[in-house]
Amino acid sequence: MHNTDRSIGEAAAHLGLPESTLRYYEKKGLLPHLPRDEGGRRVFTEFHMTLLQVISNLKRTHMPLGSIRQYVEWVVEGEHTTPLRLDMMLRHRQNVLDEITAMHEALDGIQIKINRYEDRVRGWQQLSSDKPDQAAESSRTDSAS
Amino acid sequence: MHNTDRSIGEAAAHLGLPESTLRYYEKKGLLPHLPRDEGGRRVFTEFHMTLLQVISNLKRTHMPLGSIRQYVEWVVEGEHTTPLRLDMMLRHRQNVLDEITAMHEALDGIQIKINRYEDRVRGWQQLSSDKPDQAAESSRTDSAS
DNA sequence: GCTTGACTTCAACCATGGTTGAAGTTCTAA
DNA sequence: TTAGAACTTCAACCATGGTTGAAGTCAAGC
Repeated sequence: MHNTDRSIGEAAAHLGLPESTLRYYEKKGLLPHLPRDEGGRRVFTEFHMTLLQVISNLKRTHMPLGSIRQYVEWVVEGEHTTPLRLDMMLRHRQNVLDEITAMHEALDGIQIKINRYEDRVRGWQQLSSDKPDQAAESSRTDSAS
Repeated sequence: MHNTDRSIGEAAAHLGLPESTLRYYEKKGLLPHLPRDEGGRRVFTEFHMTLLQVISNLKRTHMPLGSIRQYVEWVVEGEHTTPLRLDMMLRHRQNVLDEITAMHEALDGIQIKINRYEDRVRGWQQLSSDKPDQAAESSRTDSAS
């Protein structure tokens, strides 16, 4: 019983996650060997809190729970799985970098729409200051959006 | 019947999506007023192909189909919805930028693991070239991963 | 001793984003 | 004219990632 141990409520509050999610993670194998106290309550050790930080990083980069579980199993198996973990992380990093690139490309397309809409709204403002009190049909520049 | 019109099969091939997904998108309201030919088959006009490009950009940046549908409805409603669309796109852009930032932060954590694993593997290689044919218990440096 | 709050289990339910299968229709080319 | 490809509809199914609710246990404070 380390002083750093946490109840599920404390762990949840610390991580900003609902307790139900932490139970779900345990059920899914993301929290191996999670101890219980005399009353059968989950005890979140420092190890598990650190692990949850790692899980958070993997989740924020869209790794599916199944892969995270595989990773955790390798951690439990010991250091001889280091090459497997390294390979997994290298691949994952590349996937994430590719995904970020794709998002930037998509953002470029979105930015074009933003520019078009801003121009259009500016055009209206211009019009209404030229000829106050006139609801005008605007310049026809719509394509597919 | 423009020469640029496409059958669902052609559209799917062009976009790299299964036909079933295009039917699903129509059902979900992402492809408004999609015409049919005499035989009742879907006709993908240039407008719809362009719209699908926009949809692709929004999807790649994780906008849910429900929001995309709202956007498409505004497009159909006409130019007076421009401020709504502009607002939606500005918010969305910010969300995406935040998400990318979060992913970069998570990647930093992942990079630390990669470095640790690479060091460990290098350590082993060092060891095995110093003392060939010796399976060694490595330096104890495991924390939570 | 009794309520309150925090915990437990387990199964059922939910939203999202499709995918699949069955059964029927229509166009195309030999 | 007939086989096959390509299309249609619709409902059912699937994986993912949780969320919720019912029913029960347990320790602490009044």
